Amino acid sequence: MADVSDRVAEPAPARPATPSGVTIRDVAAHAGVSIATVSRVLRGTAPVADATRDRVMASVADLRFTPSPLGRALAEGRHAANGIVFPDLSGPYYADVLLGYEEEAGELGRSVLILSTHGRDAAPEIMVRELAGRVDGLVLLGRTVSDDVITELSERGLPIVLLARPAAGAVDSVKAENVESARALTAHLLEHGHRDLAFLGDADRSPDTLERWSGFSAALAAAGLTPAAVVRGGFSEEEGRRAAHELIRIGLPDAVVCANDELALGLVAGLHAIGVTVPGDVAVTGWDDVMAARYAGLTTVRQPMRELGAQAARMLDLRIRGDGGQVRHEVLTTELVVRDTCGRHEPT
Amino acid sequence: MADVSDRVAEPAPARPATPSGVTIRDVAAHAGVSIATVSRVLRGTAPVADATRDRVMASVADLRFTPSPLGRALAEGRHAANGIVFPDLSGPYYADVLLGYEEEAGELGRSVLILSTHGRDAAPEIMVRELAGRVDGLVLLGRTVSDDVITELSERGLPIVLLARPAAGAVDSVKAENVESARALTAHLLEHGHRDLAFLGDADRSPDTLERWSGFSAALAAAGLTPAAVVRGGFSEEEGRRAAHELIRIGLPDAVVCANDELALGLVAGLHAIGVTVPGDVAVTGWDDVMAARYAGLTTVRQPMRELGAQAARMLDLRIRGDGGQVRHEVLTTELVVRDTCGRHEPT
DNA sequence: TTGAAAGCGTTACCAA
DNA sequence: TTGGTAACGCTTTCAA
Repeated sequence: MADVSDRVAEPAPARPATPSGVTIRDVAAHAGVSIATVSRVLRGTAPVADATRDRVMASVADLRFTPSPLGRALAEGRHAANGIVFPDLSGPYYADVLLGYEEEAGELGRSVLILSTHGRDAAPEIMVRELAGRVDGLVLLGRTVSDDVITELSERGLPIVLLARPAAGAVDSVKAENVESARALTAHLLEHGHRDLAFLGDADRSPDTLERWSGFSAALAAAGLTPAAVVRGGFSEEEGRRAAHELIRIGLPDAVVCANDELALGLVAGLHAIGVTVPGDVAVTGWDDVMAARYAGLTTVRQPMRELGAQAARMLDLRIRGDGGQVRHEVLTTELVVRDTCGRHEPT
Repeated sequence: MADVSDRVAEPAPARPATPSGVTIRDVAAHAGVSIATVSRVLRGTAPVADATRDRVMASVADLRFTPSPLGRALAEGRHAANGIVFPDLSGPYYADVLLGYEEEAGELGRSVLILSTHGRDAAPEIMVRELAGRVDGLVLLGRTVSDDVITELSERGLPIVLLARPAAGAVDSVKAENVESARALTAHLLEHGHRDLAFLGDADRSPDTLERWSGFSAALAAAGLTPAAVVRGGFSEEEGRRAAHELIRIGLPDAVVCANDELALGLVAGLHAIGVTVPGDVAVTGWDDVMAARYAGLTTVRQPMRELGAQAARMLDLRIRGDGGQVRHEVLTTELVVRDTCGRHEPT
């Protein structure tokens, strides 16, 4: 392992760890009591004479004392903070998951640390380990860390919840249903009469995508059809736009099932630019039901992104509080949202 | 001030503050040296015999030792962590700002703590003060904390950068230009021949909105026209949809300038639902240029959301490193994005 | 080149 | 009802 100090921030001029510079000792002196008494007053952990309490509270107010979370954490052996690790932070999906998580964690009185491993560091492991030292528990999304690290951290007693990621070790997890939804989506396309279906997305990059591909190809296989895969490395609109050209090159299928909405939206835009109509010439579907999907009339599968984050926060909190129950694997349900891009529907 | 302990998380079973439970003392014992030497090896802060270093590094690897950020922070008087405070976390705007911020802060080797004051706590001040104790610097968005608190924290030596918020105290700030852009946007609507213009949004809730309203009404005043304001409490599509009915009630104007894209998008949807066409019957404009705006053909003003976050991270980092230079107020430029909802354009 | 020890800001135990 | 003090994990003098 490389020198751990590598990742330490640049030297900064030393400042007191408390923003105020006011410590419990100052309050004690100001109130004419011992620091133990101040602590007792603040925490309400033992009886204190009314007069004493009043004096202490007055000093606290006078000095605008805020106890250092650092001192507390060190003394108590806990941080009152949770972490969440994303593979990447861009796109509405992650934003919504984070929103749900922060909201719930905040509600539970815990600070939230976020980390995006991005592509920026060859060794996300180190960043995650560092983060692990700052929190009481961790939520891990997608392919951010190896199973080994998860198992190790978990065995060392750090509560962990996996989000949108296959189980690893004896660790809780939450995810949205994928296989059945992909099957249903594909079945819907089949009902439209589409027969030559392609899948756009990279199953290696995301566990969710892998499952969607599974459901997709299973549905086709069941219908005696052969699935075609168009592998693209990313999840962006830009990737979708590029895929438009690739599809032209390899021959336009009847329909394209995309791994997420942004790919789908980009694909539709790219096809339009070339003069291909959707759903006239090709049907296209997405996944997630992001805001733009509604305005683009995209047929997609809605997954409860905020709820994923919130649920992860709750499960993590339970473990942090010492719940030693069975390992839980939650699967949230999704919903097929039929709009315009999958093909013409008979007016009912 | 209320008992500070109020906001402490629920009691959790004490765990060692280091996830591993492995401390510098274990490493020292394992390597047969003093903890001082281990520290020196890890930090590279003083010469150590090669043989000794090797032994220590071997022990570090064997024991999978990761130094506790807590211990470090306490001893060094700095956290290697930054905080960012949002009024709310929902919507693409905040998500993108956060993305830019996290990316840049991570690049600079700092952990990121986020806090959304939301509506959930009557006293965001306390939450912010608590957060202040965990970080080396803070970015504050919009109306999250009072000027008093900002000034106080800043005077106590905590570096602060204000984002999308009017200056307060001797503190750096970043924002996107609003007044001129709103003027230009309004001028464009005037060129379309629209004369009866309304503004949708609540200037009291956001400094940005206030400035947009200023530019809007100034442009109208300059043309001898009277601006109409439709005040709505939020920034959501739902609010926009509700505003559609309100506009019908008070009489449809020629055009509606909305404080952000979501309001505008919701308004357009709401109007369509009632049978009012956009831009046929009414023109509508947004602000931000979120993804959905592109697919909805919304005329809007693009502001560099990611760059706002990134710039704030950089300015904060400078201060944390001890830059004592002049207070800076950065204003990033925006761009008028003309699409379909502002009215028909002659084909060129 | 190394070790001992004094902090950093809390909490909590043990006496008084 | 209070005060003294030993932790907690680390960094950094000061000596050797």
